[in-house]
Amino acid sequence: MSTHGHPAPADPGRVEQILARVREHGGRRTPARRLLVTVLLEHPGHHSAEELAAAVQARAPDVHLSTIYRHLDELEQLHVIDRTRPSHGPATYHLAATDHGHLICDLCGTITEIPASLFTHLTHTAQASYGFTINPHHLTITGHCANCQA
Amino acid sequence: MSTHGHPAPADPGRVEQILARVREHGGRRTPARRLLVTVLLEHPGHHSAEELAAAVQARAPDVHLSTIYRHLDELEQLHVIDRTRPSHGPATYHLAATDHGHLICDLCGTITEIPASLFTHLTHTAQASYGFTINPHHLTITGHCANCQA
DNA sequence: CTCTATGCAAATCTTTTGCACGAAC
DNA sequence: GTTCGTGCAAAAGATTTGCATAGAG
Repeated sequence: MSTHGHPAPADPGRVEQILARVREHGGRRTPARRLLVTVLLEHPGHHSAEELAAAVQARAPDVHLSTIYRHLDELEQLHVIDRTRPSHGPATYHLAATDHGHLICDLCGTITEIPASLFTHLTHTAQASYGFTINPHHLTITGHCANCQA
Repeated sequence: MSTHGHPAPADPGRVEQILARVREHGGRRTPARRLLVTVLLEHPGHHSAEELAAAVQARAPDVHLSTIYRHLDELEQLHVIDRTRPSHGPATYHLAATDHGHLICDLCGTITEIPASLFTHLTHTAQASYGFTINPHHLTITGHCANCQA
């Protein structure tokens, strides 16, 4: 159900940069926050709150799932991460790095990222015709992926 | 949170047509099914299972919410209705009449429908570049609506 | 010292499921 | 008569919240 299961090194500078952004909005630098951000950087894919909690708990077993939820909400508000809701199962979260959309397979749940360039026309038209500003970090489209064409 | 709160007359012919489709797939013509389909035709907008249940129960108080969920699943499988999951709150359902996408406002929850023509390019590219078949009945895009640009 | 963060437990909200009885075919 | 539909209750899954205490600034 999740993409990119394998860890990648987390740039410590970027971790602190994100924590600074949290700091500006009244949040403190706590171990739990730092660990969650680190885990998000290490696992670039789409992961549920529970999966992220497990990764955090591998290093700090006492961090509670509710703390993870609180920080995920916070990071979403700051546009550090995006939340995606598949048609079945829990919401998934991932870093809002570059502008992109999501293709979610209704059958196997796989999430494929597509570049922003594919939907610039749509973005402009929505603005022009409906006054609607598309959130480029949160474009989600469902259907059937290549593997599941059966 | 819902669109189109006001009833419209439900074409009895269309109700029976949909029930016939259910019949073909092994489903029986029951009062609960007929009422739910009628309510869906009368309320063209996007509504939660609970809202639909309330509308059905206004005429048949004994119809249980779990029955509504069962029939909504069934109607979704038959592509009679679509299900949309806002980032917060319950799923909403609506008739899958014409091909269209959805613009969901992250701030006020309003759902605006947009014609399929706006995303044909996207549909083709997803197919060509990723082998991904977009479900044209289920295209959902989030952002900020005209009213909430503040 | 003051205010935020956290763990924990419990509540909440949404949706699903098991079962026994009633209804459709 | 056989199979499907339904109400009810209960479970399950995901997320949120209240509260007392520990920790950051």
